[in-house]
Amino acid sequence: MGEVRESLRELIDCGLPQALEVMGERWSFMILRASFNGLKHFEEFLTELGIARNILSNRLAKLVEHGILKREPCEDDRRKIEYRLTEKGFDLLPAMVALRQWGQKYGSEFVAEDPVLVDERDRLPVGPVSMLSHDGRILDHLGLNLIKREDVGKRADGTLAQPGHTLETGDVISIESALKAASN
Amino acid sequence: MGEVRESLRELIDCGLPQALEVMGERWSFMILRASFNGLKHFEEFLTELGIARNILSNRLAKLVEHGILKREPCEDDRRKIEYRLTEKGFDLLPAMVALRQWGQKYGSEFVAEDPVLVDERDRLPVGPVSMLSHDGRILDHLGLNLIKREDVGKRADGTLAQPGHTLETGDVISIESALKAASN
DNA sequence: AACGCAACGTTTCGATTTAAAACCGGTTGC
DNA sequence: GCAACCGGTTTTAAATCGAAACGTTGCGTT
Repeated sequence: MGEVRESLRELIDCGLPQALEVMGERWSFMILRASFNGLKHFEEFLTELGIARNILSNRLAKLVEHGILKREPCEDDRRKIEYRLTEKGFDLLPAMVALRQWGQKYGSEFVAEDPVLVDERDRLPVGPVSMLSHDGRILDHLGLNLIKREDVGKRADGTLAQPGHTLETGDVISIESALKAASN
Repeated sequence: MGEVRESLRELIDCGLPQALEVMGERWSFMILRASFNGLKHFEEFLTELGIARNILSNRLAKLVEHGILKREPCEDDRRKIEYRLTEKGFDLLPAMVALRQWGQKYGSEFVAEDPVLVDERDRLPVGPVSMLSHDGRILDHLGLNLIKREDVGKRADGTLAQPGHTLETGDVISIESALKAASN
């Protein structure tokens, strides 16, 4: 049972509480989505989301405070203020899209979503947000494991695995595409 | 007014609100994480998470109600009840891991996380949760676009893109791995 | 059977958060 | 100048959260 207690404390020491501090609050994800959808102004969020005025004000301030949105006065109309996603905000996209896909998969209603999130290049819908191994296999929960830090890389057969190429944006990740790319 | 209602409906008609209905509440993600970490019993969650008794009771009931956890009496001690993740619950993993990675990336403190989430096969840490194109490229927000449903597949040059192989768990997604697999 | 205790959950009540509506102060267009 | 607009604050009521006490059922011991 000692090890259980050990792992208990570790539960708190991960990025999740950090993330939830901002994004765990009601409306945060909806504002993020609206923002990604191109909404920029206070009144737009207000009417589109159906959120209370004071809450919206509070959330926007908090999102700006955490560097997820940036707040800048509008050039052409100085009454207006623009709220735009920062890089840090864009980095929340995988989480948001994953949540959305989950909701869509299990949602009670079939919603033919529109607008659709597509790959810029061929304008085809994006695939499911995925967890990848270091060498690029798609993992599900059966392919995952939670181990002590010191045991990282120690395989069952005793051999030591070596980390490979670090995946980056634009990497090709399907056999077909890889072969095509290689034959060029 | 008609157009406002139009776009309002569009914002709401996606999986996000569905997902947020359960997972948007405080503690839901923390419970999910604890659950994935192997915790099963009421008192375990209670002491590990530091959540109030009534709230925990309420959340567990709600998670069960939504089919994310299943509630079954313990065999060897009928006072106890086991809360375990369902398939639907496991499907939330990409979202949870994505959130966690984001929190870790931008969190104020460097937390050498332990336990570590690794690939079952080689016990090396998983890569970043990623958005993939239909043919397996890793996309970031610059490679994404939000378009009308009717414009799906219509590229700028007028040619029509065809959907390719649908990605599945276990698919190889890096050039190196793909070539190695193909040469075997 | 009787006792104490463990596991899970509910109730109660005060504190915090959320929401609806009114109000406020710059800015713009006329 | 002045009405309308935009972003934001205040006020007040409702919903939610949290700590602690209380209930219920099952276990283990005597």
